[in-house]
Amino acid sequence: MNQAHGWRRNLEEKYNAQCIETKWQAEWDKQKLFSVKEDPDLPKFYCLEMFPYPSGRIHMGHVRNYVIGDVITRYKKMRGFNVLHPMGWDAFGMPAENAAIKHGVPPAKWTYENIAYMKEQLKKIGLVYDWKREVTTCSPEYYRWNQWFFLQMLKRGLAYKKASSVNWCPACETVLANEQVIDDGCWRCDTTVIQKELEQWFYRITEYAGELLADADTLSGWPEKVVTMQRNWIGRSEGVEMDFRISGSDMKLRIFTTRQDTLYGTTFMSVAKRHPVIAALVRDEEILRKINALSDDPEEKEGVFTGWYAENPLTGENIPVYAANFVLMEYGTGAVMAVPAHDQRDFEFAKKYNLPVKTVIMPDTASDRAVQENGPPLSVAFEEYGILVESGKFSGLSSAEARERIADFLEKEGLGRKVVNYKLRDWGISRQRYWGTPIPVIYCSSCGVVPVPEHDLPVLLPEDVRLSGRGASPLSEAADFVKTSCPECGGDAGRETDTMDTFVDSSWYFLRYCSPESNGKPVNPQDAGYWMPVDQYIGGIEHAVLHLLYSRFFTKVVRDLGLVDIDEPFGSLLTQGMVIKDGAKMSKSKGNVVDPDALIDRYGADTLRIFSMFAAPPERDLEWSDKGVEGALRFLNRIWAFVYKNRDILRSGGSDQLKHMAAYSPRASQLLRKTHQTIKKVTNCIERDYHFNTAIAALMELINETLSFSPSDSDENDLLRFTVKQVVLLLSPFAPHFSEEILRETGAGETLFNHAWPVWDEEIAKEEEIELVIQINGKVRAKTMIRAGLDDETIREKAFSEEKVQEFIKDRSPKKVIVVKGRLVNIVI
RNA sequence: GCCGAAGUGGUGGAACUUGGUAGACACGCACGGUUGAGGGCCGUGUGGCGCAAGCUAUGGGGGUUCAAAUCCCCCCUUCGGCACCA
Repeated sequence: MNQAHGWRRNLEEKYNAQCIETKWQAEWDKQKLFSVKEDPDLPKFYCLEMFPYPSGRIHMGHVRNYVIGDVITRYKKMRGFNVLHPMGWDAFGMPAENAAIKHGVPPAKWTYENIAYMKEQLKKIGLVYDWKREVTTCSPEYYRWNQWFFLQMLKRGLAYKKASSVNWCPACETVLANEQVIDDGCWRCDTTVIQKELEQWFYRITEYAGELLADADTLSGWPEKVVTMQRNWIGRSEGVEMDFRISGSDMKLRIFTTRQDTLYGTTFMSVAKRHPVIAALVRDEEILRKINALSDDPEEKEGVFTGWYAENPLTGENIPVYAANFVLMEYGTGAVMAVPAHDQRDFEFAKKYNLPVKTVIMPDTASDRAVQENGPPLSVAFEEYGILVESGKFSGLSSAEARERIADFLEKEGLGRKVVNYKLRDWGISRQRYWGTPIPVIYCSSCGVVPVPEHDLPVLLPEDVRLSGRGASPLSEAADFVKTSCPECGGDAGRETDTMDTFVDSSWYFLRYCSPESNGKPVNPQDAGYWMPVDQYIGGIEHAVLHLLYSRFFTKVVRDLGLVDIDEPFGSLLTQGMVIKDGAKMSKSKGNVVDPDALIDRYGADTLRIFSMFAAPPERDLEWSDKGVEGALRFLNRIWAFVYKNRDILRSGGSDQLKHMAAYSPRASQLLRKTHQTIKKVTNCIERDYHFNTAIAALMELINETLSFSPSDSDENDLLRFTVKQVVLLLSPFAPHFSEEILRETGAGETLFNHAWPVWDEEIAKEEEIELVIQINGKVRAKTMIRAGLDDETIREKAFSEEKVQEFIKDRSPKKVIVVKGRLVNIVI
């Protein structure tokens, strides 16, 4: 209490945000309010925002993301949850390396300086984290576990090396995973990606394709859009694999199809340019030359006859084998049976090269069939399901049934088998860059590929590497790093010089927060058991299939390693919209950035927070408005001025026991009712879907009403104190410094966040009087105030007794009268 | 091309979950007050048309209903995702 008294004398007339904010930030830091530990007696809540790359400065996108998380954290804490809210740094990556090349600053120095600066920025926004759990992915304490995971995955066959055609970004001079290629461009710099043949390390994410797809159904707290994107990315399809014998050779051509019902309509075969069968069988130099020259233009279907024929195992027909530019080596078997009548691509191809088109599926509605039978020749393929014709013993079946029967038949006859195919490819994790986790593998000329023994971890990233920016894999030039001895034979050996994709780092950081100091294992199963899964995850939609898919995969692997017992890492996901200014995403290149530091200096963090939460609901894009920011400040100023004006009343220690509604004047009871209604509304807005904009609007309404209230006796003083206190508590997640400061004025000796969230009384919140709307033929003709809870008959009478209503009705008799309780009467005449 | 989301005042947005007064809240604007002036602050007004009674209005068209921003069908526009996946 004494402390509070000391503060009271300092109440300023003008709201001075900067002064208040520094004070409370220091205080929260000192009290370590959001430093948490596992407590099985409390309900837990794990609130997480996607950690930033330490690029140098916090931008408005970060601010929005982190304020959303901070509001939820503070709200949940007041609701009695044990809230874990950690923060860290996604600190490996190219910008540090580029800065080094450009300015000669060592990447580590550059990164750690950025982190220090950005951490201060986060504190200035008033964000509260459990900083003792901070993780920095470029520190050996963190990345050693990337290496540990790699070794476990290697043991289980989940990490492997293979040569393949990979996506290469010429600007970043490194390989990219499939997920990291957006519209043929690099996800980071947008440079057009080219294909390159390279030997690379992969994580076998396809091993989990089925589970990742099946468990997508359990992500009920995720935006449907994100789940759909993941499902499409995984791209499951059911079909059959079968072999076509190549006539005149002992080779077989294995194909994959989902449309085995169209098998009898196969009139040729298509294989990818690089299909091994070409190298094995085609001897004619001219044909090989033509195949090589096939264009990659997706618009123009092109092919070359290989000179070979294949035999349809069902019909015995011999059909030509083409190399075609639209057949992908990476999907299925790299070869397809071509059914021009029922596949648009094959149709176009057949037209171009004069190949036969054989209809084997008829539409199953009579009228469509008539059109097809009597109409002009097909101009497009009929790709739908229908009824089989000209298909031997399967004729007459529906496509759906035929797919089953033909698949069964092929299996029985040993001609093929049912398979499930995925579009998802394994995750290429090798990067020819310096600033990342060294892949813990050693190459020995006599033992081959040898994993670094676990007890030798971490394989430290050398810090004194010269970065020229030319050529790949800077580590290969670090002789001291490369040169090592083989753990198996002790002979001279060399280290792997590629580093890991930085998406590996972010695929499990949320687990590390649960037990940041865990030593023998990356995660302490008990702590993770308490905190996981993340209850609310917040971040940008751009990670819909990148980080979010990798994290789901990693979680399943970590589960199978026995470290956690959950299947999915993120219970609920909120994808916040972009911050827009002048119609475009804020970016340096467009010159429309707003600097958070400058705003805080000018308006204070609370104003920035209020505006960010008020201008739009979290999932929508937020249009920046300088005027809107001023409006947010005005809102706080008005409250402040009112509190200052009434400071004597608010300071006086009256009774906390409010009178019954009926004992107050209408004016005062209205304020009491509005207060309870506001508690209800704000709570519901947050609970239902985190629509903070409407929560703040409700608070503004209450404030507008409170400002015109001047108490006239001690009961009304008590009421005023009550209302102001509720306002401050409801406002506190959004404007915490401001609220904390004013709360002391209403006599609290303790920090906000040890206060409980306000509760409303349904009885008090209930309106006594309602405005009855009277419609005639659906148009509003009159309004009148009536007591709440009247029965239909009375309401009806009230409506008819309105003069306005009588005027409209005159002598006509109403055909129908609809009474909606507590709302309106509609008279139909 | 396929899939998805969204279209409401001058602007950001509310009401869509549960059909029931469209435009909460804020920005802007206008007028008035305060002030030496400006800014700031306070008050009043503010979808459109009309002096008014009233009419009209949620991208466009149709439908269901006593009643539709809300439900159903068709179309248009914008944004996002996927794009030869056999």
